[in-house]
Amino acid sequence: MEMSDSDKPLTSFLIDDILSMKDSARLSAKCCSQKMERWKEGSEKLSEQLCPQETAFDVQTEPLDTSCPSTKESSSFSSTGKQKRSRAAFTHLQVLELEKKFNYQKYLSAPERAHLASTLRLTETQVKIWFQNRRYKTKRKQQTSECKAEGLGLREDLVRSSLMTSFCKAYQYRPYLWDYSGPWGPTLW
DNA sequence: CCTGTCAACGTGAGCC
DNA sequence: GGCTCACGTTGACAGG
Repeated sequence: MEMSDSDKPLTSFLIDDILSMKDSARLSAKCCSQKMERWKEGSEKLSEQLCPQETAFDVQTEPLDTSCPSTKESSSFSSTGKQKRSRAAFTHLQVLELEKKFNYQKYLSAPERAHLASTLRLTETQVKIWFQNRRYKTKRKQQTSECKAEGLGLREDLVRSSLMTSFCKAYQYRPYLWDYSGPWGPTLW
């Protein structure tokens, strides 16, 4: 019995992520434990702040942790007078919520993006870019795992994933045509 | 110092 | 023309 992506809890995605990264030659065991620590920290914070019966996106009472200085834009200047390019590091909680949403749906409509951005105290652009980067990252990861799977006789999975990819591509500019609320994951209106 | 990660940015394309 | 997309690159940052 195969579990669909939408049925999987977030923790299983993170664990999948960790395990797949563990498989890759680039990741050391130390990195894995760091990732586990990150996940643990994030879920602890999340459980402190969110009611277990509700999704984070419906909770308006308690603001998410945005006091972390790492998310603040730095406006320092280099010695040449040029403004330094800043790279905000999102908090664990913000990443956790973004991942959660991403695992639920890969594309956001404008209102959904605005809602998520305000919930996480991020800009809409940050959310948009994060989803773009996340999709690209997922695709690259899938491609590298497909390369590894080539010699392992996983043809059926390859056909299924390529069909899904082409189908998603066909509807890439109609994210609002997807209904993610059904029990079977994304379906087309 | 080197390397990996990742948010931000640039580019070209499709859609309305 | 403005928007979003995929894709590739840049630059800040952290760890070894």
